[in-house]
Amino acid sequence: MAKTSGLSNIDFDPNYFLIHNPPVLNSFPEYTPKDTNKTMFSGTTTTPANMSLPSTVDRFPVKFDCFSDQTRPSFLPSDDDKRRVVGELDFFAEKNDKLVDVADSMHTSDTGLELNVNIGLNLLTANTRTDQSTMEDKKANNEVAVLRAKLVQMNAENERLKEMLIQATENYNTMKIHLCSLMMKNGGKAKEEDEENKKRNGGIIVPRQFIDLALAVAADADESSPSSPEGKSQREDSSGGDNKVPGFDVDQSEAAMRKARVSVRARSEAPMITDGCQWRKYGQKMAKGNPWPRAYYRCTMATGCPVRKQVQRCAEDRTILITTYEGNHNHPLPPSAMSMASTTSSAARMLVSGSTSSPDGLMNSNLLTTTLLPCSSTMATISASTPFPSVTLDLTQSSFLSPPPPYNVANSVAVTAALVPQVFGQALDNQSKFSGIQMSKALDRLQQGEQNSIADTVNAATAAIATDPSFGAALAAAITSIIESSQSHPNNGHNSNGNVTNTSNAM
DNA sequence: CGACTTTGACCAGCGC
DNA sequence: GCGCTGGTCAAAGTCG
Repeated sequence: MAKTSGLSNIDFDPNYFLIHNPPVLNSFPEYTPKDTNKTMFSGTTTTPANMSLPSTVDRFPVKFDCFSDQTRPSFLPSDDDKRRVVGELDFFAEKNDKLVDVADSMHTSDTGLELNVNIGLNLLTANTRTDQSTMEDKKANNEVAVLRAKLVQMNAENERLKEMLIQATENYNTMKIHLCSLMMKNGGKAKEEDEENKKRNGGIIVPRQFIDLALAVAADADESSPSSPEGKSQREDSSGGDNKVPGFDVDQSEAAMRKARVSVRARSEAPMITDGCQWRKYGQKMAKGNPWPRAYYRCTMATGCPVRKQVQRCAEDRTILITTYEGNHNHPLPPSAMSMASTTSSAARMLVSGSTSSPDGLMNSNLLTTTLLPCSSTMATISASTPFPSVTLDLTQSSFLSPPPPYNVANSVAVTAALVPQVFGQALDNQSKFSGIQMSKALDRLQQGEQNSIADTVNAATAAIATDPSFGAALAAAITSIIESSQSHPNNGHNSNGNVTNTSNAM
């Protein structure tokens, strides 16, 4: 994770603003002249403590308090005041205790801000029209000043958030470049270095599904060297098993593709997600460390189709269905099955080749996007397992807060929340028909990590895409563009430490 | 009756 | 060598 010097935790951690409510985004729309006092007060108190605000803003809470005094006898105990203020301040963030304290101290302070307090008292005790109009003028002036200050503050904060977003994007690009270099380094090795590669892969603690293909490719390059238990199916495929497609001549990369694994995490109560393909269950086992059985399916849409999938519920959260696709279909797919069933080749090919310049690159990008559609409930994660580091597109709130175990690994790069706005932003540029406001709101809620709204958010996004297929294509193009640009600009971003784990973990 | 599911058996790799 | 584990097979059962 690249460092940003001189900034607070919020600045340091790009995820912070995704997990905690960005004050600007939240507070600004709330403002209406009617509840000027309350909103402004809230806006002020949600400002990060490290931000230097204009003096007008600093005084503002006291001003608010003065208006409160209009409706509240001054002899009321201060504790009562505190309770009221806290209650109102609690409207936004949970981590503004310090700010609340500051506000309270300002409220009860008798120094520094006393002038404004006295003004408020004068307002209470003023009887003449002249005094009232004067105070109203002052009040209006103060409001204008405060509004301006808030505008400046919000602009500054938006700039800051923009920089954070750019920073996160750069970090992602850096990681991507780093991984690409590793891919080229590893992929360009000749057979004699295969053993070394296997050793290197074996030394990295990665989930089995990520290890699998790496070892599968190694085994493809050198079939005489057994790799892992998971390499067994690969051996079957390449050694003329019953799944081998006659005449299916493949090179090494395509052999890797054939063994590519795409893991899809979906929140679903159904025993299996609907992906449009026909599957026949051929086995079920109890996997170690998971109370839920793992079911094995093979594609029956064509004889000899090598595609298989495993379906298992997440051990930690039984509502999450983990479906792992393996292999490449050897038959045309119905439109309803195109998305999910072909994700194996689309997502994996992109990673295996290190770019999307595969022959079906465009289709792949579309598939990658439309893969979101079949599981309209709350599609969570799509990850492609390749011989090399994987890419994860994660739209779950839980993933924003704490990445699911399979992806919190050294060799994965996550296209996470920080990138999602960029992706959608590009897509919006490409496809202006889509409602930017709608997506913006959805993203806002996503970033706030609202437990209850996450499903609605994803549903809204999914519905929006579903109702506008061209946006799906645009989104796919955006994702492709981002990934490609990150690869075509090796100098984009600073390879400070090249620590993949950090970024991955942070995301 | 065909397609599909269930389930115990089998096989192979791996670690001890 | 043995036990564990993941993956697959195939016979039996089920369903439409």
